[in-house]
Amino acid sequence: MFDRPRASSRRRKDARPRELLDAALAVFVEKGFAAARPEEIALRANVSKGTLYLYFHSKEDMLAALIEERFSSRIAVGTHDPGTMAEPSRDQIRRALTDWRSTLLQGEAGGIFKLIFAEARAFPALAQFWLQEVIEPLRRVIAPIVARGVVRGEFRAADPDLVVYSLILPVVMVCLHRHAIGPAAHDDPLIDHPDLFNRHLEFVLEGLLPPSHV
Amino acid sequence: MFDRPRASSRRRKDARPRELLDAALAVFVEKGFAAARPEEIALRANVSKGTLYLYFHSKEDMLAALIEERFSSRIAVGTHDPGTMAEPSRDQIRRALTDWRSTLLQGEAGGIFKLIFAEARAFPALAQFWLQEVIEPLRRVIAPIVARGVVRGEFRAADPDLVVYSLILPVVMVCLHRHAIGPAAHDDPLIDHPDLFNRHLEFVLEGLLPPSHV
Amino acid sequence: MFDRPRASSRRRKDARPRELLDAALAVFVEKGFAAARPEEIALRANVSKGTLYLYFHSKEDMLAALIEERFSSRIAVGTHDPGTMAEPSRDQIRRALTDWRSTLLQGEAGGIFKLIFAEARAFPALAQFWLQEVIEPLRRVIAPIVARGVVRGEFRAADPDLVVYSLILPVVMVCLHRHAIGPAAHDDPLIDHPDLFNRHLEFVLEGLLPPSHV
Amino acid sequence: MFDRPRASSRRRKDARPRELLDAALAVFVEKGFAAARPEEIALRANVSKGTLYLYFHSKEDMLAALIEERFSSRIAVGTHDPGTMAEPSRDQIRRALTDWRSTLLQGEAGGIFKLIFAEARAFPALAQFWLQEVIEPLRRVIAPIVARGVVRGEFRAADPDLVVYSLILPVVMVCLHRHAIGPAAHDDPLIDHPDLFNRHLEFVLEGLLPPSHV
DNA sequence: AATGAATGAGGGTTCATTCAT
DNA sequence: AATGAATGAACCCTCATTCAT
Repeated sequence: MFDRPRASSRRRKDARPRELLDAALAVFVEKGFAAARPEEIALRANVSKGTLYLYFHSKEDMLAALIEERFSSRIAVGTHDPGTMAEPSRDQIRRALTDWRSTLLQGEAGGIFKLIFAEARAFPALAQFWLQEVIEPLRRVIAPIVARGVVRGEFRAADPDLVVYSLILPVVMVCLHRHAIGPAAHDDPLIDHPDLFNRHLEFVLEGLLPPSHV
Repeated sequence: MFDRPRASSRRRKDARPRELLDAALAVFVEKGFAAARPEEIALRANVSKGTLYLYFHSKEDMLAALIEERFSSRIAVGTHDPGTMAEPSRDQIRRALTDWRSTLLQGEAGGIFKLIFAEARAFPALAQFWLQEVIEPLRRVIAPIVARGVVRGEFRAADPDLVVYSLILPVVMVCLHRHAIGPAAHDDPLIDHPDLFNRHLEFVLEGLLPPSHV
Repeated sequence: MFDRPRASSRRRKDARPRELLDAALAVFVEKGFAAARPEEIALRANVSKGTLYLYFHSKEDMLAALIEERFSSRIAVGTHDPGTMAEPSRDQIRRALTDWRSTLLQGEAGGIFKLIFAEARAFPALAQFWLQEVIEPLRRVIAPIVARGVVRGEFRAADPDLVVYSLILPVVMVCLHRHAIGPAAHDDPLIDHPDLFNRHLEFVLEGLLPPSHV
Repeated sequence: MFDRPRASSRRRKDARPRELLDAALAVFVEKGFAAARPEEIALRANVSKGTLYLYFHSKEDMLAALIEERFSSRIAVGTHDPGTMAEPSRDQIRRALTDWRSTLLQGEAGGIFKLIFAEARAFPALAQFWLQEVIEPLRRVIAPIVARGVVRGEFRAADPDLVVYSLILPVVMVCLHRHAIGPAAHDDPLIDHPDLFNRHLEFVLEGLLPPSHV
């Protein structure tokens, strides 16, 4: 029902949906898909329950629309500007990840991550989105820089994919924490940690220095 | 042999709560709490719907029982044996984390992690459990080893807490992937990556070496 | 004619609680509270199961609403018009009780009485209603007339409260019979007895005459 | 199911049922038939839930057994000893009703009355029992005495049936009150009234005196 | 386009009854 | 005879969805 490729007939109109989808995302993130009540989504969008169904066929359809239309811009790494060849590899990595972080912080990335992990089993489209639109682009952007850094002697020998994961997975976890653990706990060390992102980035980059560097 | 009379029904009775909670955990992890239907839990435990309510007050009570009685043993890091003082700090870290990994792989840790992140907002007890029984024990075990390693000159200067997070968060992510993304996607690079755990561990440990080491 | 737009649905909306409570009362009286199924109440009100819960929180809430909003007007004795002082006391009693009988016969008094006695232990509000809104008002209206009749020499000496009970309790019983025994038995002598009310009233009033009357 | 005349096969054994039926009656009276749970009946009889079903086929069967075997002895008026012809009619009435009152007070008459009125519509056997075993015997005993008293000039002219009702219905109401209203209200004027029975009896008997008596 | 009253399938839970011991 | 764990139909109620206005 969800994965069938009948994309164009899914949505009904085009004027209102933005506020509706924003409201839907907020409620999905907060309550989870199953516990999210259309009435609450409507309330947050300041429309009536019935209006939702003028724009979407079902609650599930709202999630599908979110995935198709709203997620990518909020959590994908941007197309990478490789910079000049002369630029140190670590600066390129810094730049790519800092850009990504900006995207994450601007939007509701943490919430989307939380939603993805919570609902991926029920809605495989979420799992596919995660792998194809988040993980894979990051790997495609960062792994080559790492590989080139190793070749150039800027980094010690290391599996580029592994480095990508060591770089991004803690970032993802922090996003998850912010939306899953933070609102429920009084003090979440991962959120409270000041500037965890940059310090983690620097820690990994420093660990990549070749052993012989002065 | 003694109490053969009633033995089997007794054994049944005593074992029931465990069987039911195992089934409940499996369904909660797979469907999420809100979408988990008691009937399916019962089905998995090979009992009827009504039997659940002989042992638990409600679906929510099953989750509470899981948190209180079953989670800790499955995902907490063990009490750490500090080993001899002479032992290199990196070996101590290896041992602690390898123990933890064993616990994770034996049990349903990944599922529990997924459940925690999916339901923490609805059930703050899950968030507290996560911080107090997972994050905090790991920090208490590993951070001191890192700190001592720095003092001893085995490691370069680094914030011990940060190192802990860089070590464990990717592991947690892999667990999450295994239960959230893996079952829904055809190939999850994080799961398919052979021995990701060890290679990540070695990558971080190597990155901790002091710059001057030969 | 003005607000014809939405008029019918409005009227529907406003009339709904009354219709639902009427249906609820009928089913509660017929089946008892515990055996009354919301679905049957809905059926009698020509609405669906779910509609009940747009207007009432729960089945119990329907009973509470009945007690608070609908009972008094149907079974309480009216405020008594004392008439002229010159009017014989027995005429005053006749008038008060005849008024009460009208109220009883108009409404579903018998059913309400039956419900009260059947459910008073489970819902003490019913017992309180009975004493405060039925018994006590009747006593307050009739006992003073009896007392004055005794003083005036119209009646022989008698405990006014006792006279009240001797007057009204058989009437209550007849109401109970009409809703509890009558529908289940082929011939209930208390219902079949023609004009039992008036004849009982006259019997008691005649018994109140002072012994010396000619 | 209930009214079919297959009496003999209904009950299963004969040793235990007395305690079970006593417990069943108590719970039926307190909670009503529908809300009465077999488990609570079993608890009061100090047996297990399953034991009930060794003696009765169903909860309904317990009620049927109560009606058939236990009710009559507890609430029916005894066979009337007419006494000597010389005895005044009012003394005969006094004796008959005082006997009845003893029966009522000894047993759980009020509870049985309450049960009858609450459940008569669902179980017509209760209505039939009420008319045939309670109302009719009372009428058969008392009405002839009244009629003879009128003939003899001991009483003024009155419809004997009407006198019977005026005599017994308030008594029935008091019994109902004691089990329906009393336990739920703090002060029930009908229960608190001292010796209401006798005073009502005397009030009616006095009202029966012929007008000319000195 | 927008509403919100209405719907009814399906949710979690209870409870009269059964049955292995 | 007695138990009480187990059953599953049926309960009360919710909520995603529809539709008359």
